[in-house]
Amino acid sequence: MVKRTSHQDSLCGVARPLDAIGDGWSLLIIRDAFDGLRRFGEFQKSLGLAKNILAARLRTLVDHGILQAVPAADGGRHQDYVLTAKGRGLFPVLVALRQWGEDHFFRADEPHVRLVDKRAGLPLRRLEPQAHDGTPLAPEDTVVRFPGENP
Amino acid sequence: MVKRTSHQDSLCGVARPLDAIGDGWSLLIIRDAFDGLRRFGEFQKSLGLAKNILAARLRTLVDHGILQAVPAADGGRHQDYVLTAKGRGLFPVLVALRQWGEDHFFRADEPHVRLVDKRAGLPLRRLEPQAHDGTPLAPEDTVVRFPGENP
DNA sequence: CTCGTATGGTTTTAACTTGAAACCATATCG
DNA sequence: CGATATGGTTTCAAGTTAAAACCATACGAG
Repeated sequence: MVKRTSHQDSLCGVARPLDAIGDGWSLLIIRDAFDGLRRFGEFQKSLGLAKNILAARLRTLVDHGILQAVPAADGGRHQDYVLTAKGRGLFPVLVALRQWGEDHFFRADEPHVRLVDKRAGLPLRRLEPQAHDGTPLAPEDTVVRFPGENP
Repeated sequence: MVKRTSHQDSLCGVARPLDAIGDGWSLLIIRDAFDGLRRFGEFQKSLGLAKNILAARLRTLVDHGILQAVPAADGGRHQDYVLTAKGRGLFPVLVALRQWGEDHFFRADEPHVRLVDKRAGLPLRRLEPQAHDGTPLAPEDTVVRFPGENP
C-alpha cells in the first residue's frame, strides 16, 4: 500500500488543496478559527473531536501554512492557532460551501446557524460565478483550458 | 471505535456537507462531472484512483443525491453518473476552491489548468462575499448567529 | 507547601478506510 | 473461438481515525 494519495502534482487548482483540507474536520477547524477560536481546548470543545485527531489536523494545517502557531495571547506556555493570509483566503470557499449546505442539507423549516453581515444583521448575498465582465456564468458557460492550450 | 464521525446533526451549513464531500476524491469526481465525464472508466482514467475507491465514492455521492445513476448514453448495460441539481449547486464551491488553490498552491510562474468563460476565453472574476446590498464583506465584517438568537 | 483540577497535548490500541491487485461477468472485435 | 475492453466486486495489507488512558505543566485553594 502507500499513503493517502497526494494531489500535489496535479496541475488543477481544485486538486492540490485537497491534501490540506480534503477531510472531515479541517474546514470546521478553519470555520471556527474565522469565528475567533484560537486555543486547542476551544477547538476541541466546539468540535467534539478526539484530541489526537485535533492535534494532527492542527499540525497539517500549520504545515500547509493555513494556520500559524503563535505564543498564547494570555501569556501561557502553550500556543494559539490563528489563520494566516492563506487561511483567510478560504473565506469565499466557506461561504460557498455554507450556502450550498444550507440549501441542500436542511429542510425548509429547519433552523440552522446563519452567517450575517455584522452591520445590517442580514445574510450574505448568494455567491455567483461571473465572467470577467460581470456576466453571471453557469457551469455550461465555462470550460477548462489545459496549460499550453491556445484558445 | 466507531465509524467516521458524522456531521448530520450539526446545525451548521458548513458541517453537514462534509459527510458527503469531505474527503480527498469526491470534489474531483464532481469537478470531472462538470467537465462532462459520465462513465466509470472515464473517471478512473482521469483521476487514477483505485476502482474500488471510485465505486465507493460514486455510491456515496449517489446516496447523497449529488450524482444520479442513469442508463448509459451509448445504450450499454452499465450506468452513467450525472450531476443532479444538488450536484450542480456545487459550482460556486468549486470555483471558490479553484481560485484559492491557484492563488496559494502554485508558484507564480507555474502553469495550471484554467477555468475560462466559454465565450470570451477569459478567467472568471474573483468570487467576493458581499452583504445583501452588494457591499464587499471581509471575514471580520460577518458573525455567526445561532438559531433562536435575536439580533 | 501540597493537593486537586484545568489545560494541552502524546501514546496506545482497536476498528475502519484506503489502495493495489486479483478476480469476474458481460460485451465487443477479429 | 479467443483476445481484449468495460464495469465492477473481492481480498488483503497498510494507513488512518477514534476513544481512552496517560503525562507534564500551571494554577488556586487550603
